[in-house]
Amino acid sequence: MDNLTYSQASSKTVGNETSFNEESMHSAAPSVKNGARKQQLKPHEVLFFEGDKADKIYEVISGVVMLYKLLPDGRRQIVYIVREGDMLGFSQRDIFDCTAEALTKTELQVYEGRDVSTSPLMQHYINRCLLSQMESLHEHTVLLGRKSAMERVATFLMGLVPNRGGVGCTGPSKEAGTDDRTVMLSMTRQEIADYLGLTIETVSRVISQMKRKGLIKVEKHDSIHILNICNICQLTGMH
Amino acid sequence: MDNLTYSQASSKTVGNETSFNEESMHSAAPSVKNGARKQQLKPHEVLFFEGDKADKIYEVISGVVMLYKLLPDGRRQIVYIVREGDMLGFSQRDIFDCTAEALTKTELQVYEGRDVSTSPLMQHYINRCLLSQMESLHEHTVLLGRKSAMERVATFLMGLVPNRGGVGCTGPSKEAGTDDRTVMLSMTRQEIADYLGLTIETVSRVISQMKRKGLIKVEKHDSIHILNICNICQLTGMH
DNA sequence: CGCCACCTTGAGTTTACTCAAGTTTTGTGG
DNA sequence: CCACAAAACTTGAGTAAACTCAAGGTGGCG
Repeated sequence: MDNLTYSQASSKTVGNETSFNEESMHSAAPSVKNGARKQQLKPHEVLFFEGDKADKIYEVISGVVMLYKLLPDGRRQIVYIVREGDMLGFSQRDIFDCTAEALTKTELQVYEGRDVSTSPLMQHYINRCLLSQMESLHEHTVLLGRKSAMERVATFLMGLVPNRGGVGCTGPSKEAGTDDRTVMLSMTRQEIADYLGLTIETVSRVISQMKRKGLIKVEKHDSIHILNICNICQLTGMH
Repeated sequence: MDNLTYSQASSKTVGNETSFNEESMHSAAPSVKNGARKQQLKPHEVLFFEGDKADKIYEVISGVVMLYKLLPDGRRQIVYIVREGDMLGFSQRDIFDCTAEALTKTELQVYEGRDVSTSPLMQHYINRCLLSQMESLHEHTVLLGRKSAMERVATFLMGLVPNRGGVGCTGPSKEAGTDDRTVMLSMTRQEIADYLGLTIETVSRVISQMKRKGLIKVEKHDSIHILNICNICQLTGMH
């Protein structure tokens, strides 16, 4: 039964409620339990393509998945990053509107469409995820429409620091002398660029600029040590 | 009972299903029926502000409402345009994440939060709206992140032409000699700019450029005659 | 008829982009 | 463990798209 439980420490994007899985242990329709199965993805493995028939939805148990759309000339926009506890695969039509590709090694819980539609509990958990995703998309819309390159990268970094910069920002700990943190990007510069609506060179230049100003230390490209979280937060354009 | 019915010809963003109202006539929980009431908005009247307590949701019966967010320095981004048949006021937290302001004279159906949470039918209709809005937001994310000014304005105009340019584009009628249409913007240049992530001057220049190329005719600023819809569609970056 | 809000256009600037070269890191095989 | 190749990243120089600032035009309404 371990395929129906996982850590409750889910991404902030899904709020404080326990995951659907945890609830389902007690009360989900049998059909959901029977249909429940796991799936693994290797880094950069595609889960589904835009236009594929949408008959399943997925919950990320561990790892990170991106949703992106392509324009015919090859321009790519990553529209959402799906983290632990969050879901993907929703569709109002019968086909997926985005491609889903793993950024890291990923473990998913798979739900069949027919099971989803017959489970009120599932509907409710999906609803929570949708509302949370909606708010994130609104925030990201502001980033893409109105923020400078520096503000975009700063906002991106703050998004990797739990409980800071967002709606429930706790601010720097009063007593603690330090306010630092190391974050894993789990994205290449190109992927960050495609998420932030920039080019790879601009992302690189902004990160270098932050490095030169002594705001961050870059460790092996994929890991960034933020020396003072508040300083980065000041650069997001939201303060 | 006319407050529970309206035209089924709702915006494409909400798909082909009948509206919640139509269903609710037959089977919604009494509490919803009792709580149901209408509300009018004048152009540019604010329905709610970002940060207000979120305890109601609304369905647009007629008119157009925009959702926007402001940065502290005054930059504005319109994140969504709510049209007839669509809903607004969803929130995962207890406060609204956007400000809602009428673009035109608007009529709304108001639902109390407690009624919503006890009505499965309502939940279902809300879910439909959420999925539809999500897809629109994904599309808009591509626009903001990757499209040129000309592509953005062309995409915006195509969004005002029903059944064209989007997922279910029917293409130009085979037999018809013309493929034209007049669309009402119901937004100022400044509002269009804040929606498309541009400045008012850039929007104005792009519209002038389209006018000079003979693609459109501008009638009284608020109304645009598209002479050949396919020509505009070609400019969206999606073909 | 005149005012006010909104829109358009021009000139100059800036930010981010493109193109190109060089550097660092990672992964693979000896 | 090292050498090499491939992938990813950084940096520089020049360019272009969109922005800012400023002035003038248009249209709706009292």
